[in-house]
Order: sequence, then C-alpha cells, then structure tokens
Amino acid sequence: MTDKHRRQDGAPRDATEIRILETAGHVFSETGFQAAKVRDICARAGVNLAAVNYHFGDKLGLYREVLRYAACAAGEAAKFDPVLPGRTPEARLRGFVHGLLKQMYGEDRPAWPVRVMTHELAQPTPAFDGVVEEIMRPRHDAVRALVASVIGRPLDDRQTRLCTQSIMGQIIVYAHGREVLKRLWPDFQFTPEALDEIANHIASFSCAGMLSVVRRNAASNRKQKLTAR
Amino acid sequence: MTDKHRRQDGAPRDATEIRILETAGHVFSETGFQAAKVRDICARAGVNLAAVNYHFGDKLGLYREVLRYAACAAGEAAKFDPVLPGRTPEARLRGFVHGLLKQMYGEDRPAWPVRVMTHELAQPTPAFDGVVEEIMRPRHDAVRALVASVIGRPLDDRQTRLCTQSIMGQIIVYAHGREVLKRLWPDFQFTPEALDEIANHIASFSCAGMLSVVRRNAASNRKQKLTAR
DNA sequence: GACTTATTCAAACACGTGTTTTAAAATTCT
DNA sequence: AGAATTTTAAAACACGTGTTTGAATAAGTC
Repeated sequence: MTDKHRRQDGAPRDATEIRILETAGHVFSETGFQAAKVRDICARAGVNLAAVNYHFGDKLGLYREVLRYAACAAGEAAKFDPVLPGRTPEARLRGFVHGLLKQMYGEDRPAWPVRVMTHELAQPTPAFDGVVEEIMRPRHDAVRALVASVIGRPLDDRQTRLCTQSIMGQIIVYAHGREVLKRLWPDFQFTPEALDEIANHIASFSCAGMLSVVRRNAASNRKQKLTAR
Repeated sequence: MTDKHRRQDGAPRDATEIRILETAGHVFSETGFQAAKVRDICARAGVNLAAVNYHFGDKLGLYREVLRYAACAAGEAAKFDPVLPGRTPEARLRGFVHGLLKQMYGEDRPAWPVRVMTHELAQPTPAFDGVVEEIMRPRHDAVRALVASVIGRPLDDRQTRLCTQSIMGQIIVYAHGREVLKRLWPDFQFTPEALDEIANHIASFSCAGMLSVVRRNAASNRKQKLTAR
C-alpha cells in the first residue's frame, strides 16, 4: 500500500470508490474478510478487477475503509450521551436502548455494518481495537455511568459491571444472535413498533433488575449492622 | 465424500482421527471454516496432509464431525431441564444459567466449541440448522417455559419471548462478546467464583425484571377494569 | 508365512485468488 | 489543441490451497 492510499479523514471519493465501498460492505458482511473475494466485489460493483488495488492499495486497505465507513454510520449514536436526556433513569435508559436499536436496525439503515461487526467478534482483525475504543467503549462507559448512579455504586464496582453486561447483553442479542433468532422466532420483524417495544421492555426489565441489586445491598447492610451491634 | 465417511453416531475412532478432530476444533475456532487451512490442521496434528481426505472425505466432512464433536460436549447441558430442579423460579434459573456458563467456560472445558459457534453466528454453514434445533432450541424453550410460568403468560406471548431474549442475551454476551469484554474489562477472569457470581446476578436481575412485567400487566389490568366500569 | 486390507506418506495436480503489468481510454491542465 | 496525469481495462503472474494419486508401510486374516 503506497502513501497514495493512506487517505485522511473526509477525503473526497469519486463514484467508483463509493460503489466499491458499498458493495464491499455487503460482501464482507456476508463472508467476513478472509473469505470475501476481490473478484466478487468488483463484479458486483461493476468495476474492473484492478480497481480495488488501484484505489485502495490492497484488500486489507479496502477493508479498513469499509470499517471506517461502517463506524461513520454509527457515529451519531456513539456521540449520543444517554445520561443527559430524559428525566428518570428508566427514560434515559429507554432512550439509549432505542437509539442503539434504531441505529442498528432502523428501516433506513443498511444491515451490513452490524454483520461486519459480528465477523469481527468471531475473528478480530487488526482494525478491531480501533472500533472498540472509538465506538463501543464510549457507549459501554455511558451505560456504566448510568448504572452506577442508579445502584449507588462506584464506576469500577463488580455489581456495576455485571449490570452493565446485563443491559448490553440484552441489546446485542438482537444483533449477534440474529441468525438464531430467525430460526427460534421466525415471525419476528424489526418494525419501528417492535423497536419501541423492545426498548421499553429492556429499560423496564433492567431498571427492575438494578433495583433488586440495590435492595439486596441494603438488606446485607442491615444484616451487617445487626450482627455488628 | 464416499459412504465410508458417513459414519453413524458413536462409531469408534482411532488415535489419528481424534488427534485431527481436536486440532481441527482449535483451528476452525480461530479462523472459521473457510479461512482454516487443511495443511495447518494436519501440520499441527502431526499427521499427513492426505489424512483429512482419507478419514473424513473432505474439509467440510471434517468440519461436520467437529461440530458434532462440539455439540456432544454440550450434550449434557442440552438435556438439562431447568424447570425440574430447585424450588423457587429464581433457584431454577440460577441453576440453568450456572450450568450453561460452566459448560461454556468451566475450567475443565476447552474454549474452542464456543468460538466455533461464534463463527457460525457470523456466517452460518449448512450444519448450523442442525445445531440450532438440537442444542439451542431445547434450551431456549426450557427458559421460555420457565418465563411463561413466572409471568403467567402463554408460551407464545410476546412478553414471554422478550423476557426469554433478555435472559439468553445476558448469558451469551459472555460468550460472543468475549473479544469486547477482554478489552472493556481486561481484569475479568472466568474463575469458578466468577461463574457463581454471574449466575447469581443474572438470576436475581432477571427475576426482578420478570416481576416488573407482572406488575405492569396487573396495573394495566386494573386500569382496564376501572375504565370499563 | 502369504495374502489381503487399511493406513501413511510424498509428490503432483487443478483450480481459485490477490496482485501486477502493460496498454488504452478518459480526464485535467496549460 | 496538445501534453501530462489519472483512471479503466484485459491479461498474465505468482502463490496458496483442497484434492488426488500411486507407491510404501503397517495391520489384520486365513
């Protein structure tokens, strides 16, 4: 890969490059990086075989740009801070979950970025660390902060982390468990109403769960005081 | 693949086949089916290149056997019915979660079967349907039955399914989100104590969540009665 | 012990795939 | 318009990979 192909952020792309990027997104999402074929991408994009090497240096260079492209589509949700808007913690959580689901499965969104990420989970490429730091960690930390404030525990507490895992798990099961979901609940569709329903469910389910943690802590505190007396 | 390689269940295997199977499990778990190389498997297993074709017909035949091998390791947990043992629903759920976690991350368990499944989620092979039906659906349905009995709703109710998704999501996030977890919570270890801790957390968290669903239904029922009067 | 069968081995084969090359066409610049 | 540059195009190249082959060795059988 020559210097020509190390493009900085926001560099303009011509029609060919965009067509390759979008097609490559689809192809990579279907088979993952390794198994995807440059010939397949080029054929489906209607460009010559050599175009990938000319515009992106090599296959990995193209994949990096695809990942960045996918991360860009996820950009707004990453910046979205779930702690600010809404009044009650449940409303804030509902907003966060809804935003995340909509960003992944909104009707106007392409489906391939999520699938590319699923492949990364199965077999991380060198580009994965960047995605985690830029996209996933901010979200995770935002949820963690919300959890910490709800259950009254430090950010780094194990209970805080377990609750955060529980909440994130409920969300991503719809993403990475999709192939299972299709078979176990074939009637399910990601309609806007379903997105609302899921967000509502996860928010209330999780708030109740967090409150139970609070209650358990309070109970064990009382017990300690009693025995200490 | 000739008839010779269509072996029935429980057929005896010699040392070579077992060595190939175990090594193949590791290799497939690292890179997925497509990207895995027969030469790599054979080299690491210390057998000749042609051994795979001789004993398993072709690469896909080997993969099928690896999947069955992995499913076998998961067999006891699949047969395990979470509705029978234990008294309270929470105890039953805790038992189920703990069994599943231990089966995936117990210290005596190899790590590769879970990783192979992660690859299947990203890019299902023809063998995936069988795995879902034989391994995943029984578990899923068992949890669903438990949920239905707890929240007092039919098996096929949307609320029942959402709660089931919530519970399964909390579990599988530790499996399929492992690469993210390693980066976002690097100190975390799958010790036996951690497994207990997680199982306890998920069980109490989820029971509280389900109870909140019950309460919400009761509240909306009261409201309906009031307006109907 | 001789014959048959099963298994292992090294080499070669056939094909797919990422990349390069070289030339033609299109675009841009002066 | 003419030259320089950029982009596209077809073919070839180099290498990796699943599979097959045929001989050599081991195991089993009468």
